[in-house]
Amino acid sequence: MDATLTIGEVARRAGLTTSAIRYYESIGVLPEPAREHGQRRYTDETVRRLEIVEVAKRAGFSLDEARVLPAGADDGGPASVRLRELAQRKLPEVDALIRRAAAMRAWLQAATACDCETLDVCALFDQKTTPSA
Amino acid sequence: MDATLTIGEVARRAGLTTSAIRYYESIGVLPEPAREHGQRRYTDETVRRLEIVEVAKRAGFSLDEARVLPAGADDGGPASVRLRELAQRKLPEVDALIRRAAAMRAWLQAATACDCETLDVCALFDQKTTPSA
DNA sequence: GTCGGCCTTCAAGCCGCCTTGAAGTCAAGG
DNA sequence: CCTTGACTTCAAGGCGGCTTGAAGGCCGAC
Repeated sequence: MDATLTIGEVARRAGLTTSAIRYYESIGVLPEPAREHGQRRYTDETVRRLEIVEVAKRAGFSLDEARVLPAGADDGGPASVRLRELAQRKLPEVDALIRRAAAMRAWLQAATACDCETLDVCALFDQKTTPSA
Repeated sequence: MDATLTIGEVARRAGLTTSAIRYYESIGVLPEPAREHGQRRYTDETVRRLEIVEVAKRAGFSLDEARVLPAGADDGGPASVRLRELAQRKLPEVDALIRRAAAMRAWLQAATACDCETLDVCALFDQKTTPSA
């Protein structure tokens, strides 16, 4: 096996563009791949890595944070330890996001019932009413 | 009254920087103010406007959207109508944000219990498990 | 041999929301 | 008179995550 894939094939399988993949490499999210005739050659493992990165991104991690994730168990202990740490650091952030979004929703809901002639006199725009920062 | 404020005083009262205020003017969020000796002079109304813009931003509106808000009842009907329209357009966006954040939270919560040796074999990183886009 | 298609590099551009910096003007105060 | 401090302008920079473009290389098919 070890089916060597071109960057185009990896892009197709991972649902990314080739330039995004090169970008990931440039910022260290992907390691430098082997080359043939100057062209990058990847394996299925790369596709899996990209899947992992995608899921991590959706879970709220930046590419910078995602970078440390998919590396083998070599540095910094087993993968699950790093994942748990990252997740625990991220949880309060997401909780804050949720609270903020809920406050935004409540405010918007109230705004759909606004009847003020001008916003200058609208209590919705007083500081206490504001969705918290 | 009509206490004319310098840009610095407005900035202090509104909790912004002077450059931010000039920027707001440049993109049309604030109208061009009167000038004395070449310097901008504002009234309390401007401070109120900035308050409104701040609240709108926190509620999820972009500066571009906030721009249309505080103008008087002159164009596009009374302020409350424009506000209600904006709020109704924004609500589904915020709902989507809330759903997404909840999915992220659930995923992260699960991740804090991950025990996999490598992430390659971790079901958390399979596409079905992913927090929806 | 030349065409199409894929690959390569490096640089620059884009989004929203400002910030930072350089260089200049103006009024008040010691 | 000179400094101090607040103001002015315009241009450029910075974040994150890429995209877009220019200019070129290499391979297989016709």
